[in-house]
Amino acid sequence: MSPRKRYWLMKSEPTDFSIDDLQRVGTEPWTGVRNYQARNFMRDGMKVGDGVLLYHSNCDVPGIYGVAEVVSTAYPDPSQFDKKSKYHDAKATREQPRWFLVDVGFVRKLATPIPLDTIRAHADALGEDFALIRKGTRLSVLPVSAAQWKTLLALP
DNA sequence: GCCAACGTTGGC
DNA sequence: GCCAACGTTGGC
Repeated sequence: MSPRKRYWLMKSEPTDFSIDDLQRVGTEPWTGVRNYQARNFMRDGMKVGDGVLLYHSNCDVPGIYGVAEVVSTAYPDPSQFDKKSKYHDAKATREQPRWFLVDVGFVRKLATPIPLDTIRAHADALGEDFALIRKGTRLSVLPVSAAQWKTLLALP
């Protein structure tokens, strides 16, 4: 009996990596997360098959643009060892990696994206534990409950 | 491009 | 362990 499927929301800037990019490549190693809380969610919380909402920030209409899924367990983010990468971390070693990632697989693009405005307008239904719209939270990887997942994807 | 809010770093 | 300085996020 496998553990219950979990749900997540992951952010990207579409100029950096968009839902269209994910559709094109199919699977993408989610490189570059450099926040410990976000790392812990990937490393300790994610299982193959978990659902992912792909959120785009820093764009005309911030919001959820697609659905993806976790397709690997967590492993060390190779970019932390790459001196030429902007994600290089001098304090990380292969023996003691600091940053982890998972591979994310394309599921579908939303016919109608869910703008942040709409999400905010339904804050009551989503509850106070929804980190995306909690004041001051900037996590790029955050948990979504099954109820929140259902609510979000049913938003008008 | 601005800036509020937060996380991280490093001197002490 | 405090906290100022700095860097980043991300909406606007």
